[in-house]
Amino acid sequence: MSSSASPRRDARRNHERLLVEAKKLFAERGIDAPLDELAVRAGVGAGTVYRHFPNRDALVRELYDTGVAELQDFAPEILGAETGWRSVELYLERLAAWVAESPYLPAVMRRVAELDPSYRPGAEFEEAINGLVARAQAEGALRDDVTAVDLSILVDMLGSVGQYGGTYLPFWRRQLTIVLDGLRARPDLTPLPGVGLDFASFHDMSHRKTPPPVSR
Amino acid sequence: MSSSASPRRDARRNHERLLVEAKKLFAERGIDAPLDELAVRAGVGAGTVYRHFPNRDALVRELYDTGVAELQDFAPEILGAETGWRSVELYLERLAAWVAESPYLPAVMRRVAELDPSYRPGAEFEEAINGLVARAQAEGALRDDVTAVDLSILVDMLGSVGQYGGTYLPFWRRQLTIVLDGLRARPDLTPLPGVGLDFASFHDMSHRKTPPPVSR
DNA sequence: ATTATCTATAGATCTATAGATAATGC
DNA sequence: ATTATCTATAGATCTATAGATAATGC
Repeated sequence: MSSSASPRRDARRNHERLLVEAKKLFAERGIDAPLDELAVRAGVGAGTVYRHFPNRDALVRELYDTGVAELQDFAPEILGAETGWRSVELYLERLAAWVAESPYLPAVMRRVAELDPSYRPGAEFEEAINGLVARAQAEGALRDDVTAVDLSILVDMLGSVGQYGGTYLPFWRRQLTIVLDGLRARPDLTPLPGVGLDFASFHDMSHRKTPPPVSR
Repeated sequence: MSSSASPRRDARRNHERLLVEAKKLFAERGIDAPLDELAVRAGVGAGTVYRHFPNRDALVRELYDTGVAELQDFAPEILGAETGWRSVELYLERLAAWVAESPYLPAVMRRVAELDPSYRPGAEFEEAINGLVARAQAEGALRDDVTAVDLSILVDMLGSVGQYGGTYLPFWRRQLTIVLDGLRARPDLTPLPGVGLDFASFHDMSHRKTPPPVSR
């Protein structure tokens, strides 16, 4: 048996370096930045990049998997909060902070969705998030017309400040506060327009191919 | 005098086509998509692209200027609203819709900011937006601790759904409604954390070079 | 002995220009 | 006559691999 034994120490170290530098590189120069630049930044020969990742997509997929693994770590704190409302606060705060500090993530997510539209690893969390929303609404703390999908979109929006570079970073919490104030159940809220989606239909919708033509 | 006379008819048409196709191409494939692909899509020889735009940056700059020109059109409706609060609503709705429908915009804005950090064409609107915020606050309709910069960031956030492709498009108005509910003056709001910036310091801040290193 | 790294390079892709050909408008 | 377009291509950049050299661990 030669496969699957733990890799050599230098290989493990280089793999780690490549991932770290890929995050920085993709954040700065976009997800199609040249891989030989990655080799230089990681202090590694060009061939080594391709030994670890046969092509760009393989690297992107691994960054994606790394991201999903990080997500797992948030679950206990968010789901274990004392109240449903506190769970909602933590969900928005922790995840938006994570997205904002990982500016390479949105592009990686989109690329993986293109490569493999059926891949849906968030699925394991969906039930829990639905439960968290229901709980906060049952408490009378969260507005009734909002769905778990709406919260996910808010996370993406709040985290999008990461695209503008690190100096924005401390400031998005003001917007978070505004959003949370808008999420509280109140007698005089404006009803949300359109249809609240569940995760399944949201996934279907957001993985259709190209945007419809704008004009013609 | 040979310069500055109106260009030939076919040239004008090709220029227009190139801009239209560049928007689509950059939206789909990113702002560094190959320019010969642009030539193909616009139904034009590769050389023609370079006659109209000596390099990629020139094209990006023109897309930027086009965008700023489009912005002008929104001013009368937004600033002429009956109440300050209505102006705030229109400001968020019209600009976020515009950003969401122009997915190439955020990358173009960032690229131009890198190319020429001092260029700040939004300046002419800043005074008006500050006035609009002050007016809505004086009415007692808009929460007191929010600034015009906060609203601009909210526009970028709401518009960021455009990055995910056209199928998201009809849905961001739910998030807009949540945001507007969070912006209304109310006795029980959570005070916004951190410091409210004015446009000048925001510009300085967001145009510093690279994000600070995350770790080392 | 095995596994990984590095250097060198072939082939593909992309940018930008030169020069020959075609369209426009005074 | 002037201005623009297209085709062809030189040079630069990027991807991916082959083969020679070095590091690791049983």
